[in-house]
Amino acid sequence: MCSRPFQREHALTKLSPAVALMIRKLSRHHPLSPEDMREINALPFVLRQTCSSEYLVREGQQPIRCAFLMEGYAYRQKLTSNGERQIIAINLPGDFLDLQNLFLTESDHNVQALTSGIVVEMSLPAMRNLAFRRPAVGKAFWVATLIEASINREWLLNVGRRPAPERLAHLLCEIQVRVARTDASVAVDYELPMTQEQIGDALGLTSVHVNRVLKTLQKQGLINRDRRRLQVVDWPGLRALADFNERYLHLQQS
Amino acid sequence: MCSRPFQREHALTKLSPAVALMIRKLSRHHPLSPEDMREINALPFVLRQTCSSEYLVREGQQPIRCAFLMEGYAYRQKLTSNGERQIIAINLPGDFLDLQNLFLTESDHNVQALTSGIVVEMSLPAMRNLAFRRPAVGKAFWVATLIEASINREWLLNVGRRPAPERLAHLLCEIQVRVARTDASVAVDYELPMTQEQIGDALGLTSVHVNRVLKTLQKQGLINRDRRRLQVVDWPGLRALADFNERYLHLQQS
DNA sequence: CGGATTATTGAAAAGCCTCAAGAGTAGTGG
DNA sequence: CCACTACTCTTGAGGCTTTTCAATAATCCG
Repeated sequence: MCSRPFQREHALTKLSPAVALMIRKLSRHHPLSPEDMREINALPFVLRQTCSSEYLVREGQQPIRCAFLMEGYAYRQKLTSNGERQIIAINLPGDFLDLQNLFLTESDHNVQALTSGIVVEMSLPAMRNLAFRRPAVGKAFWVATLIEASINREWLLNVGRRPAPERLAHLLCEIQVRVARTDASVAVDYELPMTQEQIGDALGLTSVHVNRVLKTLQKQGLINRDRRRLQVVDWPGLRALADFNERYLHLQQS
Repeated sequence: MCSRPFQREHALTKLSPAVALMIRKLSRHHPLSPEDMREINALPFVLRQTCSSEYLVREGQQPIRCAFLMEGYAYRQKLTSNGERQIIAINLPGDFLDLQNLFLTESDHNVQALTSGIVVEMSLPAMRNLAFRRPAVGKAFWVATLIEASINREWLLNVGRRPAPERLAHLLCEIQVRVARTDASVAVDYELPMTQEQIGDALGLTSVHVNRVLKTLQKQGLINRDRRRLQVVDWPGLRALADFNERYLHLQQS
């Protein structure tokens, strides 16, 4: 049921919430003119409901569609041949899921839905075209991929060089900041819809160790937990432990 | 002496080796027309000799120039606040060093010369401009950054999920393939101009452990070493150990 | 040649993992 | 609404990989 498109909208309709979110997001990356926005709105698209853990992009696939995440969370992921998984990135509503493939012929990683949600699917060739017909839109796309690449670099530093407690604290800081940015209602208390195994896969740790470290952070009075709900009790403390510096998020451009 | 430009060339000169390399590289990313090439050749640039370990880009800096690596190796790097270093990427001749900053206002990582070499420095605004005036060139730039991002994702998998011997073997495979691609004279025997500490920083390991694992790989008959010279003795074996699959290098586009 | 960096080796410790079992939680169908 | 099942979380014990510390040997460079 998840994979059936349930709504189709066209150019002349008034701005749908999906397009509104996309335009809001892109214009934070780069200023857009009314004409740019009109062209974005003119892109044919399909809204689709997604199930939790559904594959949205598969490694090796030839990219045809470009998905934009409207509701729910997703993550990028790669597997070793003996089945170990590394989560490469977390995507929030307002993120494009396929800009990595905009000019590559083959996808090099998987994208999976973390929760159920809604994606907007557009034609990749149409977006390629738009990226050069409307340079401002192209620059906004470009900025989006550059910011994701920057986050990737920080993750590599995190996984390669920080011990487990710092590493986990850093992930929690990043998600806190990024979630708060898309959803102003979030202050210090937010839902982290990841299992401890998924957290481990994002950090290069086992779920068992994540469990122990989470408990340690809680004992230190940095966070509180209730199921998947996470509350940052001591933001300066968590930040300091994590050695967190939001420069890499390029917030003024996102 | 390193940082003094030693040559300046202009539009109407015949193709310099620097521009020739750049055009060769870009046209593997995306086909270029003669007009595209003419415009690339018209970009004003400065050739500059670099010293080993010289900083080419600094985190926090506002990017102004865009450097293209013509000779020698470089690496991208980030530091934690207590001085631990993670090497994020290795750059070979033919790589652009600042495309990450093409549309961002602040650099989020450092780039350092690994060996002495030569960089071509161009104006970043001129390149931004060219990227949209000549779409084919823009696509080629874009592909270059996408491939670097893909390599980054593989590194995250490598560092997060593979044990030290596999991890080191994977790095050796990647460098072998990439070096052989820029320099056909390289078969199985190549110079790896990294100290064991730098290898460790690229892999999230200590130099001591890199030393021990290198010795193990040698004992297993996978590689041979003489100083910094590295010879792959058993390529299929090394590849198998590393779980190496070159898909992520997007070779047909690089 | 001399000084600095890099490589090598050993011993001990730390951090994280594996294995395993039990408790909690969520979703499903009767 | 309850019971059943499948996940997910939690905890302990023991082991393995990797690190730390330290000292010596080799190499590079001016």
